[in-house]
Amino acid sequence: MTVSEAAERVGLTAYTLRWYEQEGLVEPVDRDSAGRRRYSDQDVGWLVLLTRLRRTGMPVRDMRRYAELARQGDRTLGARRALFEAHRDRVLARIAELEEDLEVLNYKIDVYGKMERELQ
Amino acid sequence: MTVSEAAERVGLTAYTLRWYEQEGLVEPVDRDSAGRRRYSDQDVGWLVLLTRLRRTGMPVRDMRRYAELARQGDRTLGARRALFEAHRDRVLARIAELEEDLEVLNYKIDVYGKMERELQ
DNA sequence: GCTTGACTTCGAGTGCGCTCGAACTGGAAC
DNA sequence: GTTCCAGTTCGAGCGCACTCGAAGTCAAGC
Repeated sequence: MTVSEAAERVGLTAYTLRWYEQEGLVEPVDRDSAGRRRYSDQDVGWLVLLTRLRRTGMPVRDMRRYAELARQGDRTLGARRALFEAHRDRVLARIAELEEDLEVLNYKIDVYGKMERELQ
Repeated sequence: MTVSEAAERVGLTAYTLRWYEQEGLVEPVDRDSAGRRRYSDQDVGWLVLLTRLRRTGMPVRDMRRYAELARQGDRTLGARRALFEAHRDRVLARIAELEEDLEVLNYKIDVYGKMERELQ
C-alpha cells in the first residue's frame, strides 16, 4: 500500500504519515526498489491505534514514548499497560468533565427556551 | 475584584483574562480611578460560562460569536439557543467517541495483562 | 523516449490559544 | 518622599500538531 492509500485508510494525510514516521511514532516503513514507502496491514493497524490515542487527547510526546516501549518488545509490557491505564483514567475523567459541562449547556438551553416563550 | 483575583476564581491567568477582553469574549471591564480593571461577580459568572464552553472544545471564534449575540440582548435568544444546541450535539458526539476509544484502551490493557501472565 | 503523476526530502509556514517581556504608571506602606 | 507592588499596553514569542511548497526522482502509459 502506498503512503496515500494508507493515509486514506486511517483518516490522516500522507503529510502526517511521513511526519509520524519522522517523529518516531511509527517505525521506518519498508520501501520498494524506488525508495517509496510500502505500508503493510500491520503498519495500518498500528496507525489506527495511534489515531485512537490521538483522538482521546494523548499528546504526540506520549505516543512517542509508547512507540519506544513497543519497539523494545515483551519486557515493556508492564510499562505499556501502566501507560494505557493512566491514559484510560484521564479519558474517564474527561468524559465526566464533559458530562458535567453538558448539564450547564442543557440548563442554558432550557433558560433560553423559557425566556423566548415569556417574550412571546 | 482585580484581574488576578478574578483569574484565580475562574482558573485562568490574568494574561488570559486581558486577552479574552481584547478578543471580544468579554465586554470591556469597568475600571477604577487608576484605570485598573474591576471585575464584578457578574463578570466572573460570564467568565465561568466561557471556561465551560472552552473546556468542551468550543473554538474561541464561536465563543466570540456567542458573546456578540449576548451583547445584542433578548432578540438573539433563539440564535443563542441554537448555538448551544448545536454545541451540545457536538459534545454528545465527542463523549460517544471517547467511550468507543475507551473500549480499545480496555481491550489493550486486557491483552497486555494476559501476555504478562503468560510470560511468567 | 517523452509526459504524467505520485512519490521523495527538506525546511518553512500555519492556526490556535495562549504566554510573556518590556516599558511604564499609580496608589499604599514605611 | 522613596520604595514596592500590582496593575497597564503593546507587540513578540511559544508549543503543539500538523501542512505545505520546492526541487528532485522514478516507473508506467502512450
